[in-house]
Amino acid sequence: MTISGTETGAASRLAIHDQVYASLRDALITGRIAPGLGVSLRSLAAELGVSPMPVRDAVRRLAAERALAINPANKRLSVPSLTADRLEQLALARSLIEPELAQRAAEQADAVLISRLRQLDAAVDRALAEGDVGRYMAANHAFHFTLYRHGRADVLLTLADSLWLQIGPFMRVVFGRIGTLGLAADHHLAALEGLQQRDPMAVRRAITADIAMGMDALRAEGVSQPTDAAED
Amino acid sequence: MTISGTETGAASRLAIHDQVYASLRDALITGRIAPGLGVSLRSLAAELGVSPMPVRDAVRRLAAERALAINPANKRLSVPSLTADRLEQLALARSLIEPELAQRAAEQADAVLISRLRQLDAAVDRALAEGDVGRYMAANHAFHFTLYRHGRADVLLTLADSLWLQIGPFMRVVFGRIGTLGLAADHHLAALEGLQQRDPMAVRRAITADIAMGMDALRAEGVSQPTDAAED
DNA sequence: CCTGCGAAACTGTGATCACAATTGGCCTGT
DNA sequence: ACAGGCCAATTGTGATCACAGTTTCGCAGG
Repeated sequence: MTISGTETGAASRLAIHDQVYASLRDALITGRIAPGLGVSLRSLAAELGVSPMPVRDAVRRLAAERALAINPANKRLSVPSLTADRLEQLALARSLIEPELAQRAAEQADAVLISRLRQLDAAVDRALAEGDVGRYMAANHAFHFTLYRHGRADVLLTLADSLWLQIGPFMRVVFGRIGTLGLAADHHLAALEGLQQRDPMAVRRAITADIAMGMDALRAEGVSQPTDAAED
Repeated sequence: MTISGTETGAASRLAIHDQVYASLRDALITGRIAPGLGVSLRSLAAELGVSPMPVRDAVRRLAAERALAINPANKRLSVPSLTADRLEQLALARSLIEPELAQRAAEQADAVLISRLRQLDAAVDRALAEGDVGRYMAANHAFHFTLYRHGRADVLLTLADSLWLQIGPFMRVVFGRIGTLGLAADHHLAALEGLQQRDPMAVRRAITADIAMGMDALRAEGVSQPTDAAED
């Protein structure tokens, strides 16, 4: 919780606002922050033990990535609420961007990548078996983006990043009551198989299926109207 | 580059940092800012006649949208340089996102939209005939996004927004020496025709072709060079 | 004339303060 | 007891200052 103090010494070259960003980002991706919840700069700053300024920077950055919403009238900020329409758009965008990243990554996959992905997939399975939501989210994210990063496609990667940031709160909702998500592991295994066989298109298909399945699960839950107070 | 100095405060309830953002954004989209060029908070602030603080907010926002780059070592910021790889990715991403937006817009098009688009297309042609780069960029952007906005797909629209912000500097380069871009008008007309005929797929194809053509033109110019700290 | 080197200017970052707008709660009037 | 209005607390915004790196430029020494 407490971020290291003013250590301008040797290694910690990370700016405070980046640490705050990383902290909030992680909370969003793993779904720890409830949708529709209002947050304030000063309260976050107090909670993190820093001044409001770096929090302000981090929040603006997240708002630009649509991971946080700013009420145009109030100027007050909150976690975007969940609507079926938003979900459909995120699902579509993911299915357009991420398979491409997966394919590119597969085209230049190496043994190291495959090994790391196997470990991450194992972590996913473990979290799934233990029913640990946060761990599952984090591991699943790590699996996908370790793969995507290998595609060396910075522009596309940034888009995928933003999409996951927006979809995080959704995932938490669906995971709340589903065990059948274990099927996701199958797609991960299919992707790993495709990587091993040097078959980029197979990897692309696996990721496409993985996304489609996750999104179907979300749709099935009917995330249309949860605890909601405002619209965008 | 100058923001409206007259802030008599009648209806302008827009925050300063939003004005700065809009100003920089417009400069980027129309390609008025040279790629690779370094900018600083204080210089921008002095130029716009505001304190560095709102500039800092605007710049962070643009950096989050990848419209500005921040040197990880220096922390100094600059306009992203142009590489062939980046162009290819932007072209691909555009071809994935924008046709979808165009199709959605076409599915709920009305006479008002078509009328506005005709006016904007006329403005494009006029700017093209006059050889006015900035006007062409602005009008072309207005045409596309007036159409896209009508698709009522906020998530996808945001992605397209970011992509145009990144591709702006490219456009300026290519327009610098091309008159053959006049062909773009044909695709605009094809899109308008599709809207009139209530044929969303035709609109999608027209936009796809428009993007492909613009990108081909850019490719043909060979923007490969990472470009040194260029001058305008 | 060229090469080091040190001071000054410039960079982003973060804290603190001031301010206007909004919100929430308490108090008063009916 | 309930409604309406006033006051205090909280909000985001922006300015100003302090600070630590970095860059740049001029000046001295070769």
